[in-house]
Amino acid sequence: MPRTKRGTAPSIRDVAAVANVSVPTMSRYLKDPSRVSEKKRVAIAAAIEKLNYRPNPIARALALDMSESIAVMSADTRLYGRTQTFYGIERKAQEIGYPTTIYVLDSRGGDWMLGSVRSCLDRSPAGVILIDYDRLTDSVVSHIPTTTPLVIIGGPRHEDRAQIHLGEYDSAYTMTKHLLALGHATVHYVAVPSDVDAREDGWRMALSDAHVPAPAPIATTWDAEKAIAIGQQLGNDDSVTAIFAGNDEIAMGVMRGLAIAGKRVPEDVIVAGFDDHTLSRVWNPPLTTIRQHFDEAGEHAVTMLKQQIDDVVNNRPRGEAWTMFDTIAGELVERESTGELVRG
Amino acid sequence: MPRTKRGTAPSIRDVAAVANVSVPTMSRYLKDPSRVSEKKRVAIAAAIEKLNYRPNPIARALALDMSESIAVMSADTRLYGRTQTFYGIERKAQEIGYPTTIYVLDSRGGDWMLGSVRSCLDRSPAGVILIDYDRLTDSVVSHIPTTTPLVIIGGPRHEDRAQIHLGEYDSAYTMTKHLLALGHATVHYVAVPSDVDAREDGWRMALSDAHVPAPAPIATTWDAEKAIAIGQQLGNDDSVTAIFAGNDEIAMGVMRGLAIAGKRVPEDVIVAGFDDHTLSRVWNPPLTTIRQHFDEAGEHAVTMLKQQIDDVVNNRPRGEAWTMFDTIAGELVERESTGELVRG
DNA sequence: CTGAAAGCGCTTACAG
DNA sequence: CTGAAAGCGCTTACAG
Repeated sequence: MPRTKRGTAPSIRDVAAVANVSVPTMSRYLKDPSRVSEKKRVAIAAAIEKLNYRPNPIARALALDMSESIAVMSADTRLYGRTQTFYGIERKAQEIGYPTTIYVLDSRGGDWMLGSVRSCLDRSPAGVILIDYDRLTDSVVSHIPTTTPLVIIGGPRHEDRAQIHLGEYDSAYTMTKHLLALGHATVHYVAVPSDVDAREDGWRMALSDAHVPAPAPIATTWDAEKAIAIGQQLGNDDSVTAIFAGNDEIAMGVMRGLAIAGKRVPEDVIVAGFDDHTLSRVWNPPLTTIRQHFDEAGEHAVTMLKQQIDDVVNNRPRGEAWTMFDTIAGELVERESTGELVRG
Repeated sequence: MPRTKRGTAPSIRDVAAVANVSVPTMSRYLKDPSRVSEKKRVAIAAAIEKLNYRPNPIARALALDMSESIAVMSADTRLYGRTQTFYGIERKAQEIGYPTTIYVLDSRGGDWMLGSVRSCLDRSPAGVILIDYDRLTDSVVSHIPTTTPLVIIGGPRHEDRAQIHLGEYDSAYTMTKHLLALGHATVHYVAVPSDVDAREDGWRMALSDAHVPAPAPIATTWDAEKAIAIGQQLGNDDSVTAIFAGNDEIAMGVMRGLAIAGKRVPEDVIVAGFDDHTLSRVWNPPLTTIRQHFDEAGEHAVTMLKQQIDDVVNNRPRGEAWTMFDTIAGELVERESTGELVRG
C-alpha cells in the first residue's frame, strides 16, 4: 500500500468529488471557468468554497514545467539602487500573484555565479529579472535560454532581450553641464566601481563639449567611508571647486572629507551625487543629485516580464515584449550642496 | 498518446537507464549514496556526470511536500535593518543551497497580509523566517503551523517558537545612561513608529533609574525627512542638550533640523542614534549609535532554521531547535556627535 | 462540454 | 542491496 500521508489540505480530487465532476473538469475550471458549463461552474464554486480549496502550486509547476514565481538575480542587495529596484519588483510581482525569489550573484567567482544561475533555472521560474548595475550581464545572460522570459535592468544593451535603461549617460551629461554653468572651471568626477560606467562617460562628454579638459576620474569603492579620504584630498587642493560623485553615498563621504579639510559646501566647493538616496535630502547640506526611479524601473520590469510570460502560457512565439528597450530616465534635483558659488 | 514535450534536461529515468539501475535506486543514491552498492554507485556517478544530471527540485518538492527553499516574511524591505538582515539570511541560505523567497507583509490590511502568508505556505517552503521589527508577529505567527520550521527575528517573545532577540532594551538603557553620564540634565527621545518599542522602554528605565524625569517621547515616522522638523523644534528649545533617536536615519534628520535652527552638534546639542547605519560613520559629524548585528542575526536565523528542517527531514519530533531564544546584542559605538559638551 | 487515461519527475513502503 | 508498484496533485490531448 502506498503512503497514507496526505496533508490536511484538500486536493483537486477532493473538490471534484464534492462538486460531482471529474478532475479534468476541475482543472479546466481553474484555468478558465468559461470552459465549463454553467451548472458545473456553480457546483465547483460551491465545493471550492466549502472545502476552502487552493490549488497546489508545486503540482501545477511540475505539470507545466513552469512555476508561478519570478526569479530576481542581483549582486549585493544592500546597495541603494538594488534595494529600491527589488522593492519595486517585489511589490508589483506580489500584486500579480507571483512571489519573488532572489538569487544573489556575488563575486565568489564565475563558477559560483553560474551555480546560482543553474540553481535558479532548475526551479523553472516563470521569468527572470536581472538587475545589472554592475555589468554582470555578459557572464549570465548567455546562460538564460531565449525561451525563458527575461528582463534586464541596466547594463549594456542585449539586442535580443527585453531591457530597461536608466538613461545614466544623459543624466550625467546634464548634471555636468549644470555644474559648469554654475561658473566652475571644471568638474571632478569620483567614480563608482564598474568596468563600464555610463555616468563617467556622460561627465566626460559634457566636459569635452564645453572644451574643458577632464581631470582624471578618481576611483573608489561602494564603501562610502572610503570616500572620506578622497574628499579630504580634494579639499586640500584649492583648485577643486566642483565635485560630481558617482553616487550619493560617495558624495556624502566626500562631503565629510571636505569638512575635515576645512572646506565649506557649497561656499568653497560644490558637490553633486547620483541616485537621490533617501538620505540625500536630509544631509547637511541637502545634496544636489539625479533622481533615479529605481522602484518604477522594478515595477516596469515586472510588467514587461508578465507579457512574455503570457506569451509562454498561451503558446505564442516570442513577441515584441521579448526585445523591448524602454528608458526610465533620471532627473536633476537641485538642492543646497550646489548653491551659488561665493568666491573669496 | 501523452505529451511528448519533455524538456531537454535529463530526468532521473534517463540516468537510471544509462547507469543500468532502477529509478528507486537512483533516488536512494541521490539521498544517500551509501545506501547503494559500491558497483552501482560508480555507475550512477558516471551516468550523472555524463548526462550532466541535476535533480528536478519541483518534482522532489511534490513528492516530499516540502520545497528546498526558505521563505522570508518581512514588511517594507527598504528599511535599513531589514535590508541588512535579509542580506545575512540570503547569504547563509545560499551557502546551504536554499534559495530565498520573499513575502512582503505590507500594511494593505490584515486580510491582504493573511493572503501573503497563505500563498507562502501553499508553496511548502522548507522553513520560514519572520522579520518582526514592526511587531507584526501576532497577526502572522498563529497562522504558521507549529510543524513548519520557523525562526522569528525580533518582536515579542513566542514561547513555543525559535526566536532571535536583538537586546534593544539593554542597548537603549546603556546608551541613555551613557548620555546622562556626559553631564546632561536629561535625554530627549524621538521614537520610531512601533506599538511596542523596546528602545523607548530602555531609555525610560535609564532615566528612571537616574531619578531624572522623562520628557514626553516625540513620535515620528520611518521617513527621515519628517525628523528635520522635529530637529528644528528641539533646536529652538535651549533646554534640550541631548537627543536620542530611535534609529540613525531619524537621528540624521534631527541633526539636519538642529543645523537649520542654528545649533551645533556636539557643541550645543549631542545626538545619538540606533542601528549603526552604513552612513552613520560618514555623517558630519559621525554619529554615536548602537551597532546592531543585523546580518549576523540573519545568518544565525538560517542556522537555527536548518536544524528544524533537519528534524523534519529525518522525521524527528520538534527538538529544542524549535523553541530556542538567542540574543545577538548590540553595542555602543561612540563617535563625534556626542563629543564632550562645551557649555557657553 | 466532459471523463478516462497518461504523464510531469521524483519518493517511499513493499517484497524479494 | 534492489526493482516493480503506487503515489504526490496537477494538466493535457483524446475520444466521445
